[in-house]
Amino acid sequence: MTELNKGVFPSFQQNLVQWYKEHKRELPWRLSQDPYRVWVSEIMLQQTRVDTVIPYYERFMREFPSMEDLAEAEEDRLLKVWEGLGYYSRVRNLQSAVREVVEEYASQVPRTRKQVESLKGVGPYTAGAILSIAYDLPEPAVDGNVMRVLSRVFCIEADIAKPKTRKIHEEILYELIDKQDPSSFNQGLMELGALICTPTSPGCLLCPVREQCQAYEMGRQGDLPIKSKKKKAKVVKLNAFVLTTSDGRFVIEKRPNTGLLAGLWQLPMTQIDAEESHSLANSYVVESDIVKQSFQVRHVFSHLIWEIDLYAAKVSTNEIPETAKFVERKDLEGYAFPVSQQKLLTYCLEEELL
DNA sequence: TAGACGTGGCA
DNA sequence: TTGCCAAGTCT
Repeated sequence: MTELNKGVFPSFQQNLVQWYKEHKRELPWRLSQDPYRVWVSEIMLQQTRVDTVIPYYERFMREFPSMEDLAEAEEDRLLKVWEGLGYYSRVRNLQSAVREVVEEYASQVPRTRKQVESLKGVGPYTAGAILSIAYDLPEPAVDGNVMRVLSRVFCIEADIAKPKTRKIHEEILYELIDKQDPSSFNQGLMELGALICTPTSPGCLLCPVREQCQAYEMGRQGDLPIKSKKKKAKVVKLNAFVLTTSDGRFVIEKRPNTGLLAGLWQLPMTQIDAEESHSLANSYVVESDIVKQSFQVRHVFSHLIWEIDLYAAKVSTNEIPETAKFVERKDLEGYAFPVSQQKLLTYCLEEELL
C-alpha cells in the first residue's frame, strides 16, 4: 500500500458509509445492537444466504430470547430449531460458547478480539463482526464479500481461496476501516459485495466507490478476485431401510455426536462399498423379505454426494441397537432430520410405507 | 494447509 | 445436469 493509494481512504470511507446508510436492507438482526442477537445472526449467516437465514433467525430468537435460555436448552431441541440450516456443529458450538459467556463473563459478551475469538465457533470474521456491529469497535470483519470487494478496489491478486489471504485483507482494513463508524463501514463492505460488487457481472455503474476502484479503472473487475477451484465431491453409495413393526411403528437411528450430521436422526443406513450391504441382520430381527423400492435419493453436500437406495422390511420389536428407537408417524416432528432423510421420509409417507 | 462440514438458489 | 456459490470455523 503506497502513500499515494492511501489518499483515497477518506472518500472511500465516506462514500461507502453514506451508501450503506441509504441502501441497507431492513433485516431482523439490524433492529438492535444487542451482542447476543448480533452473535446469533453472524453464526447463522456463515456460508448461508440472507433469505435462508431470516425465518430461522426469527424462530431462534423466539425460542431462545436470552443467552440464559439458550444455555439451558436441551441439545435435541437445539438441533430441531436448526433443522435444515446445515453445518449443525454451529449450533452446538454456539450453545457451548454462550454457556461460557454466562458462566465466565457474567452474561456479558466480552469486548476484546482475543476473548471473543477464543469462544467456540467464533473465528476471525465473526469476532470482528460482533465487536464492530455490537460495540462499534474498529475491528476488521473479513468474509467472502469483503475479500471480493477489496480484491477489486486494490487489484489484489492473492488467491482468496487460500487461508493466509484473509490476513492480507485484515492488514489493509486496520488502516482503511472508518474509525468513526466501524459498524456501518464493515456492514457496508459486505452489503456492497452482496448487492453491487457481486461475483459475476458486478454493477459498477451503481457502485458508490467506483471512483476509488482500481479494477474498474483498468477494466479488470471481471478478472478479480482470483479464486482457485474446489475439488470434486466424492460419491458415497448407501442403502436406507424402512423397518416397520407389526404394531405400526418403525425404526429411526441417532447419528453419532461427532462428524457429518452429528446427532441428527435417520432411517437405518448401511454403506455399500463394504460387501455387507445387508448387515442389518446384525442389528435387527428381520421377519420378511427385504424389498427394494423404485426410489433413489441423490443428495449433494459440499464435499461429498450421497446416493441412497431404499429398502423396506418387517422387523420384530425384540432386538434393537443402542442408538435406535421405534417411533410412530405422529412422533416424527419431534426429531431433527437432515434434508436427505426428509426426502426419504416424504416418499415413505406418500407411498404409505409408514 | 487442506479437507470436513449442509443446504438451496441460480446460470 | 453441473458447478459455484453465501456474512467461515475447526482440525
